[in-house]
Amino acid sequence: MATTSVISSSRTDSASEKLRREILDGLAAPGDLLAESAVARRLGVSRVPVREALFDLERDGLVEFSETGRAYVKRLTPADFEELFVVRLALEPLASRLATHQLRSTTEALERNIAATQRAKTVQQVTRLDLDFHEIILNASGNTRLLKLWSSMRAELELWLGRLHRQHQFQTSETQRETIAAHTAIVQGFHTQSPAECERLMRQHILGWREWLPVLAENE
Amino acid sequence: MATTSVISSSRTDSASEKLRREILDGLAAPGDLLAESAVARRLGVSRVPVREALFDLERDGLVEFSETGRAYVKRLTPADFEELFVVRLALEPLASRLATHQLRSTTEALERNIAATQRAKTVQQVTRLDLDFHEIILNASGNTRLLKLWSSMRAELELWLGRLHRQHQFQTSETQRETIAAHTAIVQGFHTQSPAECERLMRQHILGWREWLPVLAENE
DNA sequence: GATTTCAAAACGGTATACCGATTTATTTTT
DNA sequence: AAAAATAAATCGGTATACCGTTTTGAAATC
Repeated sequence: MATTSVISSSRTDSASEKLRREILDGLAAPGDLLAESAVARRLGVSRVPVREALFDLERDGLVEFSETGRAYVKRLTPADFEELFVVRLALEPLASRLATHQLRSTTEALERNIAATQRAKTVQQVTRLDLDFHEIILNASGNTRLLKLWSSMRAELELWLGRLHRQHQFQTSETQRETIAAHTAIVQGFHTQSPAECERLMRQHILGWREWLPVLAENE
Repeated sequence: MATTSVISSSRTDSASEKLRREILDGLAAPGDLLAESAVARRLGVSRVPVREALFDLERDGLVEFSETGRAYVKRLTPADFEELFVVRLALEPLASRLATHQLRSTTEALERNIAATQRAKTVQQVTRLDLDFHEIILNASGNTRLLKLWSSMRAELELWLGRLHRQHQFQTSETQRETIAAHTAIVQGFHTQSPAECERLMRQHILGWREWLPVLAENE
């Protein structure tokens, strides 16, 4: 799920992916100007695909445009985090409940994800698998629009978590252990086959996610 | 709110608006090919802004792309309607509850909207004002992402309602009366100043919206 | 007459070029 | 030295052109 990135055929997609990586890996700092010409030169393509890639990244919340049409690496504030939290709390427990219609295949996919998380070596890998876990559930909800809305936030979530980890040097093992514990609880909820229980567990999980907020406020 | 469309300076925006109108007004039938060159000729601009406009419209759910990159006017199925219903049910009652933080200005805006709806002459105007009503609340929620997610569905909702009205020749006065009645109830909920009550009323309103589904299934 | 083959037309992806607007650097003025 | 005016560089918006691919329609084959 989502982890295996297909080799992009179009230059727009490859430009989009490269920029996405640079932003998510923190190589491009928040507020940095992403001028079409400069990026095009650097990536060895013309401005057209870069332009389209920047629009894509704006849609994903990794880039913001000024009034004069210039693209910058997205700046994030604790208020943004709070907003994402509220929206996740609205969408994910719902998706969790809906996903119980596809119990078998979903729990299997989730268990594979947890196993992969146990094998993860870096914080980045844990983060990606964490988001994959949630995406599996959104996908299993069967509601393509619910999935699309969530997907439109995914990159931004990854951006948050990435910046967080860079600032605080969390130990991989600890992040890993907490993630696995929380996700395992959710999968066990799926085994009970109760939609209401699945929904409740996901709500609890998201509520826990919010507790990062104070950590963010520190570094503001 | 949203009704007053600013004169677009860029050709991308003006192309986007013209195409949007054509699709929403039913001049372009579902499944129609929107070839870049043809559209560009017709609108008197080059392919570049048309291309970008098509991407915008895809984001808004009015256009879909084939695997080979061709753009078509979006086709809709009852399943799409059902999905939108589920998502609205997740977002709008929540927004309604959050909007109670800005009670005064919100209720005023909503009342102005209802007054405008009473003055509306066509079904199209009623539809637009109906969606504006909801957008006012999403906006008043103060959560920009919640608003953004809802906005990404707005065009598609308008598309649905437009196709519905064209197929069934609803009487404007009846649609108008029902809309005003439902919205007035919600505004009165806002006057009670109870977040829970606002949330409940909006949930009821959205649940009522779903009852169009059988009507759609007929014409499938 | 139906099916396959093939050539012409149309299409989308992208490089390049042009232009007015914005930004930045330099010079002039106070 | 600070501020204002101006010149140079850069930028984004968009038209045009080129190319490989897809689609379409006609010709050939069965």
